[in-house]
Amino acid sequence: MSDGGRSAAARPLSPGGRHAGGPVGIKQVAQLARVSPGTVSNVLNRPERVAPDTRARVEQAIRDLGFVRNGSASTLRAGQGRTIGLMVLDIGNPFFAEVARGVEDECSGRGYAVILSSSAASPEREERNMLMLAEQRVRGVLITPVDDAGGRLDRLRERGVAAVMLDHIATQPHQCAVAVDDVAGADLAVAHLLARGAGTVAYVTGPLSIRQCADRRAGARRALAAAGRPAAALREVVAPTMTPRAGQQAAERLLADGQPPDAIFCANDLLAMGVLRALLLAGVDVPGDVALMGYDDIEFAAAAAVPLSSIRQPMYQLGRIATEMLLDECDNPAGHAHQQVMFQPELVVRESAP
Amino acid sequence: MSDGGRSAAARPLSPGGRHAGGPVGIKQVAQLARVSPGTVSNVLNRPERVAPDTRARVEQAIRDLGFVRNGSASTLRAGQGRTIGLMVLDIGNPFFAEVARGVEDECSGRGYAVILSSSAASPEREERNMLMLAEQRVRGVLITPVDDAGGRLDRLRERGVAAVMLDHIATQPHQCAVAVDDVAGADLAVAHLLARGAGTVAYVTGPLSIRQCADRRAGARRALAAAGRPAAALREVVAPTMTPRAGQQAAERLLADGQPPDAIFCANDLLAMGVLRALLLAGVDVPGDVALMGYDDIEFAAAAAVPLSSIRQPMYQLGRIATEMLLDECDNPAGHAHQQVMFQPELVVRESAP
DNA sequence: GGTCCGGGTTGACACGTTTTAACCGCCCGG
DNA sequence: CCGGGCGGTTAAAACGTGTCAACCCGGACC
Repeated sequence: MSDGGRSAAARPLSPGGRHAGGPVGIKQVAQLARVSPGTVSNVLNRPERVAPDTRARVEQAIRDLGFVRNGSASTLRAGQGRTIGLMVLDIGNPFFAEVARGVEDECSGRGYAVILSSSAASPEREERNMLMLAEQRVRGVLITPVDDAGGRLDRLRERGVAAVMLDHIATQPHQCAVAVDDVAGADLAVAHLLARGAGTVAYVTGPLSIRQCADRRAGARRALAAAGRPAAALREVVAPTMTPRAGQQAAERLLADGQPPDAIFCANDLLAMGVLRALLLAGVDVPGDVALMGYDDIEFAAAAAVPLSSIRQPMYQLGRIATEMLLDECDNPAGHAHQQVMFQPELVVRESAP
Repeated sequence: MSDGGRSAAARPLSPGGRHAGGPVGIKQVAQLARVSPGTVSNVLNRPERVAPDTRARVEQAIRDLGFVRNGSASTLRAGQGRTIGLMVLDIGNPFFAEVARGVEDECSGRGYAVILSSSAASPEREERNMLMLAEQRVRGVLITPVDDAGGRLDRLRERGVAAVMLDHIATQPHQCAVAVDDVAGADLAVAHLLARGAGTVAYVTGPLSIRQCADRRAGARRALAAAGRPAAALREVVAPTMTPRAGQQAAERLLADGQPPDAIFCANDLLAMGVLRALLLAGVDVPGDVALMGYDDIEFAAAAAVPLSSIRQPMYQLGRIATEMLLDECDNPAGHAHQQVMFQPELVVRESAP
């Protein structure tokens, strides 16, 4: 650590364009271009309505002054701006990071800005951050809700804020949602484990208040039922968070607690990586003694100590399509047909459960 | 995929609070609370200056009407809002995802919003997104610049936007920066490889226009020099992007190109995981035939097929501290001493280079 | 020659908030 | 009884842009 200079006091932060003439607004531009402010606004928003030479003059003035339009003023006047909110459960999770990448890419192309917000799976924090998004008068919100968010989203919509649920199923028909069929995915995973002869299966999951965890449990049970096993045959271990660390601890508890299962299905790859670590440390052979499956197929699943079998979700596409739907609704609220897009997940077989 | 209802046309998005009385602004609240708009503003911004009972009345009205302050109007009036910009190279990279988590946590606590922006290591896109941030009148910017950004940041500062460079060294004394010593880190890594007897070392890197890649090369050379080897002894393979896929291809080229080196040092863990994959597929034993080191120590490095030795960086802390510095400057521009914080990285030894 | 037309431009107002100076009633000291 | 603070409140003036009705002017038509 080293201290640098301290020129701040000497040269206080002060607004001013290249020509040091105070903040440059639309009217400074107008003055320089010998034009009225209204015309400058037209150049910015409806260039086709202004004569080519006038436009050129204005554009030159804009460049000369280094003018940048004031987004707050636009938003205030127009009632809505070019900003959307993205609320995820945990940006540190590669699943959401990849979704965010899709969102950002799509927005960047359309001139929208993304306000990132993480609920950290806490309803209070979700609430607080939603308030912040509302204050920012975002045009729309992409949200992976912590719990069922039907009511909250309706309130948003009443305020003129479009919303698309991300990786979450719509509970009402007038909502947009983009999701992947988690029940089917988990069914796929557990069916695969059973097909390769697993007698007992354990489910390592995050809090069941998280829809993804609950749905994947349902899928796991469905697969068991289809194989003629009772739902109770699924041993469950609930980890407090969906991180490798929590997964490792969950697996340690599982191992301490009697006979290990033939197979373990994890609610996501992060948990699975922790579980894998615990198994290997305990000298358990994977997949020899215990087969293991994750969920999400994050990039690192393939590179794990024992490459993880997993359920692939189109993460980047999820982000892009959700954004597309949201912006479509924003640009054309009347003619927008709400729709629920449901992707089908895909089984990816690797060594952890070949 | 399935289509849902289409109630949008029937019930167009229309603003309106719970009482359906048009958009609720400060004056609706004022009216209901039998108070002037100015007083409502005071309740919001300087609660201590307003009498307790008046305040209670106003707060009740705010709740009744479901009023949310209009951030655009605040920002317009105040000239600056409670929003900062975060520009990273790639949000899909766990390094930046973790940094972003730190930034978001710190901001969330202080009531700031984060606008996420990714330059995808492209100067044009960085430029475009910076313009967008400028339009949003962000209070400050956290940026990992694509190339040297000294000039651009100065222009920002002239406009009253504070800036802190993230994972980048300040080139001028009146800039804030938070970084980790990449030269020292790479030195550590390569010195470790040499100490365990590597004769030949290769460096798999991303584009050298990225400072991190260039600095880590410098560190690698420094370690070689310290061991009495010429800089030319470092075989270099440049991957076009810093992803596992690119790393894998780079390693394939390296293997195809004559005798494999005794050790490979990668500019980050993502590349290293790709390299590891290529090595294992080619039947190369790690670390027996080739030792391997990554950089960043992302969470997944420890879980890799052969757990990766790496250089640990305090990613989350990087984000938090940079944000802290930025917000300090925002809240108190005059008394702010610019500083460059440089963290020292840490060698983490695992099986890939024990 | 007058009228009408329409593209181009203008000027003024509205958006919701913050802020400042003024104002009001009140108590206290003179 | 009066003048002056003082805490609390108010009215009005900004902030920078978007919008819209009005306006101007050259040309076409009658």
